[in-house]
Amino acid sequence: MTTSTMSSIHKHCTAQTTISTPLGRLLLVRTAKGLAGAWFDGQKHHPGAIAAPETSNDKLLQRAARELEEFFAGKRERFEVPLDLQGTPFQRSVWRRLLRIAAGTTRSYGEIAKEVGAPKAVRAVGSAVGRNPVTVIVPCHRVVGSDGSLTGYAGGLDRKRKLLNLEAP
Amino acid sequence: MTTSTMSSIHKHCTAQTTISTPLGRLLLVRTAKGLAGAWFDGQKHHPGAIAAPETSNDKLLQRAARELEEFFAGKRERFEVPLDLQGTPFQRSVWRRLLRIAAGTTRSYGEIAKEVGAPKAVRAVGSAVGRNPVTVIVPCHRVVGSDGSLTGYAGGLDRKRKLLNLEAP
DNA sequence: GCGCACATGTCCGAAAACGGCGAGTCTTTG
DNA sequence: CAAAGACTCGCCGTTTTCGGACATGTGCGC
Repeated sequence: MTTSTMSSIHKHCTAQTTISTPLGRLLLVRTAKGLAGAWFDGQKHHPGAIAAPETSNDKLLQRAARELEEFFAGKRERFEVPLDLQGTPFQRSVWRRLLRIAAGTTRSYGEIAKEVGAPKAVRAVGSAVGRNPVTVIVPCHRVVGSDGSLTGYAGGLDRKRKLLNLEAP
Repeated sequence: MTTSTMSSIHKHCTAQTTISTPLGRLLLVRTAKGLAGAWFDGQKHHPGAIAAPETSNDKLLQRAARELEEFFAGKRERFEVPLDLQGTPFQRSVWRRLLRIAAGTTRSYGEIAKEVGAPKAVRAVGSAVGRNPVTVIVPCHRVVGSDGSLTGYAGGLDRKRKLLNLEAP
């Protein structure tokens, strides 16, 4: 478990806080530029301990928390808090594409692959989606298998199911 | 969602029309070679929507319609419109055999099985008969159980009864 | 650099399920 | 006693389902 993927998040983050949601506790981390991380407790690729001051007074983190609260209450479909997604160019192009999937709809890994201009990089897309640093807000849960099956989710398939259920039209 | 068995009918058909008969509306479909399909509304294995122009001017379809009209009026026992039966070799051998059953007579599934050289393929014959693509004209309704019982009919046993009644000597 | 692990998708073959049956028992009735 | 059901089981082509083997691009750790 000590893989310590070292996503470079550790370096630039300036503040962190933990909120609670219907799906469990969620760690929020920010950099100078925006929200950089959101992980459920025990979720895959969780960065572990972050060397940044914990605070409940950070404006941007407060905003993220509020939007998430509204989202889980069913009163919000799009997030507006500024993001600072850190990753390889390929990953960022995938994550950007995820942001354009409307709530209540889904895409397959293959479709995302086509949309980022690498039609055959399906598994790579899967990897990238799995490394999504800002769960829920970057809606990686809206990506499913080409046959509609829920193939995986860093936070556990149960959370994925519930998220999709929450957004179901 | 619509597993669409794709009977390959969809590919080659060139025209379609719907006529009305004493037994309900009948969809007629043709290919370049001949009449390829005839299904009652809501009948089992109905191909659903066909991607071919609807027309009431097609010579071959008109001829089929006329012969059917004569048949239902009791003025015709044999059909002469050219057929284009699409199916597996086994199915086609069964359907060809059906064409030789004279109106007013019946055969059992077992007899057909013998006649096509597969004496033990009784249930397979049943399946093939049930998939008959050109109902009425290919007289699958003249096949009954070995004890004379009307075992089944894609268009409903009621239609089968009426057809046999109409042909009764 | 190199190799390996993946939140995939597609294809292909094997295996099982599914019928518009029929013949052979076994019961149940008139 | 027949004779008519109820049931079981073997039969076979077709359809559907299932599982394993590919191809394949990226990231990460070494």
